Amino acid sequence: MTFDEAKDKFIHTWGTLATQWGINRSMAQLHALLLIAPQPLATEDVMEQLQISRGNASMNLRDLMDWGLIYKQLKPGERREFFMAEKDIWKVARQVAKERRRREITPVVEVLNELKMISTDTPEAKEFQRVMEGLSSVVGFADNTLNAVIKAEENWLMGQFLKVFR
Amino acid sequence: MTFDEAKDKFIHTWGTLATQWGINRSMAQLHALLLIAPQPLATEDVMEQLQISRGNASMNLRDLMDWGLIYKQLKPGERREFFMAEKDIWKVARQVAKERRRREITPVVEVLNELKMISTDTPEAKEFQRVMEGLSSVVGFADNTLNAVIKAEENWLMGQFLKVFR
DNA sequence: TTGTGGTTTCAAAATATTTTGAAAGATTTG
DNA sequence: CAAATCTTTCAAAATATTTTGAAACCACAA
Repeated sequence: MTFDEAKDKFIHTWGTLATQWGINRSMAQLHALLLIAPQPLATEDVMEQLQISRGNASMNLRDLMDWGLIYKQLKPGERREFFMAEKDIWKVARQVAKERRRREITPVVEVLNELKMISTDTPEAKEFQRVMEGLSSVVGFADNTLNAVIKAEENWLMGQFLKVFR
Repeated sequence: MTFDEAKDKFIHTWGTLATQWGINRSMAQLHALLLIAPQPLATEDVMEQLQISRGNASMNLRDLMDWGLIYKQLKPGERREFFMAEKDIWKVARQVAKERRRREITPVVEVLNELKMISTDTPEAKEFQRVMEGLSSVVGFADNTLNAVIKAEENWLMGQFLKVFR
């Protein structure tokens, strides 16, 4: 496989995976492209390489910045803006974990806590409460796992631990 | 909050969360409904309660069975099929972990391994390989975590461990 | 101030996904 | 076997999401 083939395959694969995770293809491909770019790229570059429109590029670059996954870079003497991805992949993972926790886990925890407190006078209500409690524990686990990623500066301890379960 | 309000809120919340995870709303709501139903439900019941069409119900019930999250139940003397959800939430979590691992992680691991082996004669290629290696380790972590969930019959050990990171 | 080179916005178009519902397919019963 | 009852399928309709591209905007230089 040539380097260009590998590059295409990576960008494509990353885009496909992302859609299964509720992230749109352009954003994922943009991220993939910047991840493997040795130099910061200008908007024109990414439009060119991914064959997407200016608006699309602009919006998704902004979203990626909101996620803390890429940065703007200004080159002295250059008017245009350049973009570079955060290359420390564990930092990327922490960032994603942090955002997903904030956007998805936290609100659900709140709703579950609210719903757990319903009175249990009928069989339906009793069942309902049981399910809510079970879900709380699973969501709590997910929350802890994300926190582990977020907090872990070094990951060897976690690595060691997880071997236990293999 | 009355029980009915709580029920609606749960079904609605679950549906919203699911879409962020690439699962469609009907499927999520069906699952939510069956999770909190004390008795198995017939197709008509779910159509009625969620206000969805027969075809929609049929397809998504089938998908939920493929995921191993619900079961068909035959009642003696009844011609129709009834559906009940797996109520052991940790079993549900294990099932979801298993499926997502199979459908998402495993293929990516394979692609990454393939892409890691590219020759590193240019700076671009060198950078590319670095990124692939980093991603491999992150994806490997995700894989291990899912495995931990899949393998863990009891979760106290994991619970204890994860406290370390709090 | 105006012109130039860039970025952002957003309504409309394109595309993708989900849902519907009617027809075809099963399976049980008389 | 035919009728009754229920399930599945799938093309078309509805809906939701993504992408486009032209206009508005912005910052700087002349």
